[in-house]
Amino acid sequence: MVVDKLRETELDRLFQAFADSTRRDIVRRVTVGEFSVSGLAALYAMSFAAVQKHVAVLERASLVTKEKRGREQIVRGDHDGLQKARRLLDEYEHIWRQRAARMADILAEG
Amino acid sequence: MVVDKLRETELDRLFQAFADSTRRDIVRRVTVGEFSVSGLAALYAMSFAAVQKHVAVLERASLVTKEKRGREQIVRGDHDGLQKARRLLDEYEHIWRQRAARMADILAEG
DNA sequence: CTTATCTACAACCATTTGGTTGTACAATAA
DNA sequence: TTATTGTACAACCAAATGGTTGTAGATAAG
Repeated sequence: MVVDKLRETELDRLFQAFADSTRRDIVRRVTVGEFSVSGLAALYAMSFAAVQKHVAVLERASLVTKEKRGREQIVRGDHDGLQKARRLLDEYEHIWRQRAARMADILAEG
Repeated sequence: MVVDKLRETELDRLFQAFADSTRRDIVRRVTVGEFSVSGLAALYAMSFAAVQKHVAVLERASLVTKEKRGREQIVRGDHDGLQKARRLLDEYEHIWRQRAARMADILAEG
């Protein structure tokens, strides 16, 4: 089978990135507006370094990008990761609907 | 704020459950057909107990259900978890589109 | 120049995760 | 009845995760 190992680890990272409420909140915020890493850090009851790590996780998952501006690092939402995650769940939804259709057919035949 | 702690841990579990390729594969399989836990275990290069744990993770995330049939435990796909995950990502997509629309407005004004 | 701010990164720690083996028990098959 | 099969669960282990503090380097402000 081999199932495309690269894409699999990409998806691992994506969903892992979503699996934390602080990171989900960061994604929402940086999609709406502009935040530096320290600007984000000010929002949560944890250290700067902890937030920095969360941002790094999101970056590896293509859910945010960072861009240096002066001494600050501006974090912005990246549509790429979100799209990929949605695509996978849509795939699952499709499989589900096919199954539902098959079951309807069986009932109609019966 | 308080952001509904219950729903947040629910989402933590959901995305954590998706963050493993074996578990994603199990979800696909049990959505299409019927599998016992040992039937699933036969598919992967890991112990029965490991697969059993994966199924437990999926069950806690409302992505599968188990039903006892004789001495077997039948695993089936559960649409509930999938729907919730999709709903969250759709929310994010919506936020993204609003942002895009805002940016278009600004360009139109300017 | 000196000080304050923003970031990066290492080292450390506790807990969780993803795997293992082993034991026990219920249900089926011989 | 006895053996086999399917499951559950505990105990254990290595690695990853989510947090901390501390140090150091750029950049901006006084």
